[in-house]
Amino acid sequence: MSVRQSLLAILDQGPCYGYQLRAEFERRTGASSPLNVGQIYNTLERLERDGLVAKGETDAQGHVFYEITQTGSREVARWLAAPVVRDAGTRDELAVKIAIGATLPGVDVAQIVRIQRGAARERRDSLRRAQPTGAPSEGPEALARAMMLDSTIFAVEAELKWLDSVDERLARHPEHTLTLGLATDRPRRGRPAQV
Amino acid sequence: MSVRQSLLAILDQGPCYGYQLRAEFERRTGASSPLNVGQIYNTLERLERDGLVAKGETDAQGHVFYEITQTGSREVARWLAAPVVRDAGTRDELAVKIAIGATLPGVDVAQIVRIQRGAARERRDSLRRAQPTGAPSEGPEALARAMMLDSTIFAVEAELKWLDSVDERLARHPEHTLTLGLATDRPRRGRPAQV
DNA sequence: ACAGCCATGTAACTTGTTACATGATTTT
DNA sequence: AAAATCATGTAACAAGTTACATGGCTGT
Repeated sequence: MSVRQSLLAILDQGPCYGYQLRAEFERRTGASSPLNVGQIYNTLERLERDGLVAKGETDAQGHVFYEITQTGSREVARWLAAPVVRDAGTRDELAVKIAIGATLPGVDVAQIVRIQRGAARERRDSLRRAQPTGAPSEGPEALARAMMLDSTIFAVEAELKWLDSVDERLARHPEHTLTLGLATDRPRRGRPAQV
Repeated sequence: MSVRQSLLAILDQGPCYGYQLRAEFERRTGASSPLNVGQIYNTLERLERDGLVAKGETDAQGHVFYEITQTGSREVARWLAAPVVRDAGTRDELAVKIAIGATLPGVDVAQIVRIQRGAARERRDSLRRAQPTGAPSEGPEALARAMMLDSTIFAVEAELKWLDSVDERLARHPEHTLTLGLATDRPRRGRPAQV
């Protein structure tokens, strides 16, 4: 719901055509990873299907402009006013992986943690080193890029802190594996699957 | 790629049937949000389609067991050996939202940040308060749950830190809005979309 | 002429997710 | 008898993502 809403918010500023939207999205978010143009057109189709944008005029150069609808504008306002919730739905891939790995007999969780920590440290250092090359170092674009970079760096640092805490927990709690079982209180049916 | 790989890793321990897989996944990850059973069967179908598991025997009680294949086992080993990469692809929804919001004229970014901070603080506090009710407070299950909880808490704390840093950056850099433009060096085609 | 970017679009596919249908068994 | 849980499955959809086809225009 990130690209979709972002494009809609940009369209709330005025009609745009596909390629333009990609450029706007990228300069406003620091262009971390280039957005595949195809996705723009897909998203526009879906936004149109949902009544949030409408296909507008085509100019002399053949640019197909899309404009936001009233419903779309309301949706943008709603998006901006409501906090991003990361409640139930969001399962963190790393956390799930470590949790699962920790419960599997024969799996060296500590090793998994070490590997992840190594990768995270490298990533953190390379992010810290990240000096904008070619891109402007001042102005709104630079601000956006800096904020996006900070976000990633803080996330990696949190990941590293968490990995340390996992090590501590594992040290304090050496028996953490689980064998297959029905995991219900009273296995009425089935057999206790092979152990 | 979290549920899919997790189920595969569990199946690497021995054959399981659908309902059992859900129970295993939940007790191993602390059952933050209950996993819809339908997803298990979907995932099993897809894993079978991809040659990673095979439909095995059906026991007297009618339980349909799935077993992992050699390819599947190799995939599990690969998954556990490789770090989770959060490189290019992963766009953080909050960061994108704030970055976009900051560049939109007429949008009060500071207000967005305030709202998000409030929600994040509430969430952090409620997570800290989270005492496992009913669930065991010892053993592997408790460990898994604690690790998953830590992960979420660290993530929220990082979010709060980032929100503070955003405020600082905005204070130091009051002009951060961008109007629509082609954003290309030389707009050969099209007009400078309405400003 | 040719490489490369601008530009639009289509088709396919991935994972996650929910809603629903169906029936057996078990508890109340 | 009714409600709840166990159990399997199907159908549909969301959002992201990629690959590809097609052309126009531009710079070398």
